[in-house]
Amino acid sequence: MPKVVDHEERRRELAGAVWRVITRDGVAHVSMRTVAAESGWSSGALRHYFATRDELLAFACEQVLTRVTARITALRPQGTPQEMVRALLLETMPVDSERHTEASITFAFLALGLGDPALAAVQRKILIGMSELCQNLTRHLLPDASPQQQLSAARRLNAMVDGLSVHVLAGHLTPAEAVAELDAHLTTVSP
Amino acid sequence: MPKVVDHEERRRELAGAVWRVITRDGVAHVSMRTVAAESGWSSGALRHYFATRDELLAFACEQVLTRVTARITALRPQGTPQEMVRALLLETMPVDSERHTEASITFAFLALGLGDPALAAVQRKILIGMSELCQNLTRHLLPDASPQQQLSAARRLNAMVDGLSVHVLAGHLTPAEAVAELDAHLTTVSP
DNA sequence: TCCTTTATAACACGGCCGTGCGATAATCGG
DNA sequence: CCGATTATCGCACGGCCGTGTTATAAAGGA
Repeated sequence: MPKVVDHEERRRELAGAVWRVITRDGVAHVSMRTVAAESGWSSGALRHYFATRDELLAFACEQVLTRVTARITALRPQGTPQEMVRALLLETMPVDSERHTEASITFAFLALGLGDPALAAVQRKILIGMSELCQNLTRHLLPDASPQQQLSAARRLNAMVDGLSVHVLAGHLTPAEAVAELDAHLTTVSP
Repeated sequence: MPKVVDHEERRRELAGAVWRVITRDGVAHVSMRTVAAESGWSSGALRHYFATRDELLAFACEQVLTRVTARITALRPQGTPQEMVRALLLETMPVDSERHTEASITFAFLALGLGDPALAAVQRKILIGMSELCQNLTRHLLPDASPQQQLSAARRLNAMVDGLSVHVLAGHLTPAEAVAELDAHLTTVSP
């Protein structure tokens, strides 16, 4: 057997290069060449792990979902339900540098997926994951409410989190202001 | 004097071609050539009215802002404050085909502006306009609240509207569901 | 009528893109 | 040691891009 490398590990490394290019120059500057240069590999080597640009982008986006869900499932329940909900949602919002990067990538893909059916599948995964998370959280926040009320509250919570995140990404809110408004919303949901 | 055309009118016509390209193929497919083909003019003619691609994109985006603000200022006050707030906000949300187009363009530019300082200026105009609108609305909804409470409610309303709009654009909510959640949120703001 | 100004067209250049392809290096079973 | 397999490299092709330049048509004032 010849020299063999861990394909998944290498793909994760290359996805990291995609993230750096996106956060530095924007998603429009992501190309096989720029990512190859950013990663330090040749474009031919890059093509061994990602046959097309779309495949590269889709993997880089799914990797964000993987990381966020890993962080969320690693969180141990502690504190009141409200505190727990807050901690979980903050894992998805651009409150620090690392999460800012993840959120900006997610947002960039969301916009990209509006016009590209190939990326819309990944986009859909992320939206559904976030939506189900919100529904689970609302069930804990409002255990005595009707399913319709829970679903409505979950949808509004989901929209609020995404809206606040977008405003932080656009520099229109500071992370602290967004967290404060998340807290304010949570108190209106479950006093 | 030679043959003369109304430059502003022609620019608006060309911005329409930009919109059609964006809604059909996504903002990534907008180029001087594709817009020229969509509009029926030559790329040389296009360049008479927009020297660069960035200028074309920025104008097309500002045109959305112009149209939405024109519709909003044309609205005559009627009904309760809650009904008026609802009517104003619905002008900015993707509740029908025309508004869906406008919202998807705004959203595409929002994502584009994250990595492009030249477009960030237009993006900022839109965000500030929307933010000031929400602050005015909250002042009417909560006339007796403190300025801090009004500002907080305005920020949450702004985030809620944008979050719901994004979810509609992504196909994750229907327009009717988004409107229902907007109404639900408004009742929690001002019972 | 002609001339100046504007509008429109058409093309050329250099650059970046995705991607296909062949050459070379590295590695391990035989 | 050798050959088979994998990894890596670098180039080349065609295509689309933005943009600059030049030529042609149109149109109204002199």
